[in-house]
Amino acid sequence: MALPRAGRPAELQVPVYLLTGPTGTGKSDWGIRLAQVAPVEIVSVDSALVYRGLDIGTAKPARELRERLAHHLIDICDPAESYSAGRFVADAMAAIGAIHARRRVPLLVGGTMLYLRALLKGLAPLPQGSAQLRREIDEWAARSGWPALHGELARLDPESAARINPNDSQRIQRALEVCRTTGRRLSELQRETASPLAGMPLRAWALAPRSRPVLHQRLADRFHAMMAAGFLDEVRSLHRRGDLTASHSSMRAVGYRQLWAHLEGECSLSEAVERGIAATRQLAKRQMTWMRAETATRWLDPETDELSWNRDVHHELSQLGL
RNA sequence: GGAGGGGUACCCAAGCGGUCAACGGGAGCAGACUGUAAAUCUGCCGGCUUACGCCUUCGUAGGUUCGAAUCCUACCCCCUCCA
Repeated sequence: MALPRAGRPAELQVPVYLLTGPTGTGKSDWGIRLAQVAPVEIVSVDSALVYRGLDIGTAKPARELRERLAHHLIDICDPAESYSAGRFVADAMAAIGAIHARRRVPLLVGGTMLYLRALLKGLAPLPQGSAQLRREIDEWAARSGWPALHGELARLDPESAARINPNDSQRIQRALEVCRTTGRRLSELQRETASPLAGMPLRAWALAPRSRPVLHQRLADRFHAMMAAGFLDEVRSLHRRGDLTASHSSMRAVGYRQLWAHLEGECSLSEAVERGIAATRQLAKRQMTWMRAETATRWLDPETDELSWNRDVHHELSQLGL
């Protein structure tokens, strides 16, 4: 029996589980509690948990817990690096493959919705970002303004330009970057998108807070708890490294960005905290916008549904003989 | 007690006779999202309305004026200084 044929059918039977939801609804805790009693391994889907040293402000699960329960994609890069959706897809597929090989079930847990979509729906064969090219484009934009670069994009890739707002600096930059480095249009490349997860059975759940005001209160409480736990010191030590700046992706994360601004003398501490809390609310809101568009996901109530969810998962796992 | 400064929509804040439901910004709500995504961007944002439009707003009460958030009077509150 040839190797590829031996592994393949078994892998196809083992599903991929997904638990998502806005920040602060407890998805990590659900995942951890499940992993303690079921043959699942957690694959983090989170653009901030990947960074080492961003612990308190990201509500990162404790190290000893992670080591015991086999978490994946946490603390995998330095805050000076910039992680990406592309790296995530590659890393997540590697983790899923390894977990399946152990006859266990990967449980994707997290709320970075672009990463999730990239994994489920696929990513076009696009080049990775180039820091140098981005710097050049930024300088160009500083001189001429983003609408002018949008005009340039309209010449190179009219279809993308039509979809991108003239003020959307980041997307204009990316589209131009892709044209420059590949000589092809972003819009054209995007048609070559294929799902890396194709063929694997996926079961998706989302934790949906039942009340917005309650969620907002929880987010504020959690931020204050982070402050009490030494969040500012954590950011201060990142600040003191000297090689990080406000434009590193790691330092643009919610909370870090605002405390960084305070350390730079741009605002008072209490102002930074208020802004950080607002940014957290806005993040949760955007995450919910993604969730609403996702039809194949079953919604759960974070307050009441954990037990029945656990029952369902256990039932399925036992049917699969796991 | 006296001298100044100020009270504008959820918050900050501009306006200082008509072009004002009232510049900006924040918050909020809704949306977009293909390698920066905890990012970036868009729309709405006094009430009613799909819209045209109508109604009620600029501390309170009066007044001047064809017309006031804008001018006058009184009163209430806040801040600074003198006492």
